[in-house]
Amino acid sequence: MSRPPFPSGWSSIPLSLKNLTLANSLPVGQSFLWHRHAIASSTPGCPTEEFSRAVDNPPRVVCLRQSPSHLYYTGVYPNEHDALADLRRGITKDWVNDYFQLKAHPELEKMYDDWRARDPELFGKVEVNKRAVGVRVLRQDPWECLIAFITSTNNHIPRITSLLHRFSQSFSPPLVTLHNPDNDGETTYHLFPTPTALPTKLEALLRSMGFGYRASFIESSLQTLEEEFKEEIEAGLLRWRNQDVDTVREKLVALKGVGRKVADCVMLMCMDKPSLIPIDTHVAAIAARHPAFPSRLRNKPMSKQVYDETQQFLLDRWGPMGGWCQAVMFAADLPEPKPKVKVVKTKVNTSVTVKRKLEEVSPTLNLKRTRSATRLELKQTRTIVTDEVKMEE
DNA sequence: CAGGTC
DNA sequence: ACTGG
Repeated sequence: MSRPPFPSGWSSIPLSLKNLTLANSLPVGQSFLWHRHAIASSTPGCPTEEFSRAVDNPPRVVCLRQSPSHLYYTGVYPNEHDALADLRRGITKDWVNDYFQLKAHPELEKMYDDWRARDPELFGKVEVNKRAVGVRVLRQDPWECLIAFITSTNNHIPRITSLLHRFSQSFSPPLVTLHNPDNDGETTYHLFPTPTALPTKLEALLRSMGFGYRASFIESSLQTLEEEFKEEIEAGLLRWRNQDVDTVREKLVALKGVGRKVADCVMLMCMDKPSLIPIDTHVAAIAARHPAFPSRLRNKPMSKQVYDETQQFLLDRWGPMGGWCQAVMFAADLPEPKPKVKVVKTKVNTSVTVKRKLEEVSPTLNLKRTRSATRLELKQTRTIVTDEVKMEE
């Protein structure tokens, strides 16, 4: 089957990059299941890349593109009937407005003005980064978001991404297969699995899939949610949007694998709690850069006390939309995504020299020194790049 | 060592 | 304590 099976047709919304930049909002550690492809035959002034993912109610693939003046969207359906219904009722249009919170928070630039005035020290300095432009907090599905952030603990973003894709492919049937817009192969899309689609003996399966100790957290949390909501977990979690922060936090933290940080992430990103500032190692480091950051909190290991005080410090700086400001700061501080180039390395023996020098400085090498020496050696070989070759498109 | 948690 | 980008 080739693209497009049953597209609802491309539509557009006038929208500036300052109000939303897809590339700065979708792949920055809040949502993990978007596919990203370059567009093969793009002309100047037109979109250069496409983001796409499976979305439910009704099941389809939502594709997004962006130019400096417009956001383009379409739903691609496995059957014609639903595609026509989308066109008639504007289903994907409504979904885009809800997901990016364009109606609830239409003026992102006004928020930036506010944060700049409140916190010239931190925000004012970070916002000049082009990766800080148009960062929006997404309004995500609570069930998916919960599983995603239980999975996130002690994991890199690329690894969280691959685990969640594996999760979707394993427990949700293929929805539709589309040719990639870069003309490089095709992608089979899967909805995020519903709780009822998950098998018994989930923990063992998740462990074999690479979830590690988070496997038991997910199985336990699922069981707890089944006891509370029976077959209606997703609808039950959606209802938490209407309750206050302290009530919801209590319920979230009661789940295995959900502590303060994960609970704050879930509430910020899918429960309409825009003031919440999740404190991870990254945000803690950002806070520590502020001249007014209390010295007694500097270089302290994370604890409930340090968490609360750091969060309060940032809330005082960033105000009632503090969680959104945090999203900007976090996105701008992320390492640049790896460019798709094949790096041809020539290994030169300078690494040996470096290692020997270290040994000379400290003849009694303990384990830690050996490890740092290895890392230094790796860095040294990586800097010697003789050629870069663009990957075949 | 990673958007921490048990 | 799991595990690999």
